[in-house]
Amino acid sequence: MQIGQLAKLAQVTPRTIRYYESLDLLHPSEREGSGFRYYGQDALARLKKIEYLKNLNFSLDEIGSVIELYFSESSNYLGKLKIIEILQAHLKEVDEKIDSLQQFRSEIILQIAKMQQWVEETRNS
Amino acid sequence: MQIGQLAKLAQVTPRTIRYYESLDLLHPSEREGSGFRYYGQDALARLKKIEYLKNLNFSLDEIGSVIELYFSESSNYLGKLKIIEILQAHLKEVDEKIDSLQQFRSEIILQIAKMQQWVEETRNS
DNA sequence: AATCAATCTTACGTTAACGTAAAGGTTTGA
DNA sequence: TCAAACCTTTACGTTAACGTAAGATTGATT
Repeated sequence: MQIGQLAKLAQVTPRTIRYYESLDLLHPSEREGSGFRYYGQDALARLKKIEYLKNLNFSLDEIGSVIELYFSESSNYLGKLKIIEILQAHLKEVDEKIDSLQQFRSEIILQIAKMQQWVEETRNS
Repeated sequence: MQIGQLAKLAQVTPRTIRYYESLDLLHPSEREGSGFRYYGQDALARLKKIEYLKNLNFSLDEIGSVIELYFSESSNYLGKLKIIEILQAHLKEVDEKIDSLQQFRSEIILQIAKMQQWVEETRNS
């Protein structure tokens, strides 16, 4: 399929796809005479994975450093170990983010409770 | 205290403080003849709250819409009800963020497991 | 009085992640 | 064959959240 089709399926613009290509996140499977970019289903999967990671506040740069982990079929022993390392680092980051968000959540609930009590007290005045 | 002192205490630059002021997030308690900005302890608390919210991926714009809730001492009955509304909306946002992060966390763990198994299998070849 | 550090405003620069317009090539269907 | 629809590259524009430099004031110290 061409770039427009892929863009539609992935809910992004062609510009975005070309931009990702410039960052080495994604490449067309074929590109001959005409200069048109042609993609397969794998490209769609990659694009979706990218958007998914973006949604989790990963920068395109960070995504670039891990996207291969999800799609490279094989690598050597040491490569795999390194991938595990990176993934564990990411796990730690995510855990910390979850923690602080949960703490923030408690704060919000506390604030709401305070406000509600205040409203109760004020109600009859 | 002056802007430099406040900046040091809050671990930001004076430029950042002035920028926040331009966004109405924070104002000096005093500012007469000289043109110098003078702040009290409340400013430090506000700044820290701002940095805290930033850490949770809130934009300065979003922060502007909630910061008052934490520092405005009183308001009328309807005002309080509105504040509660806003806080509940925020709670929802935060909950959703936590959810997606937890989902992502599971995926990472899954990936790590996959990789480790792969390593196991490859180890003796 | 002189000097030096801190502050002031103004304004251009920077990074990320694209948007958008211009000017032109390609493919496809009538 | 020729026009519509899609594609190409090039390049300037945009938002957020400041950084940074310039030139002028102000406050504090000697």
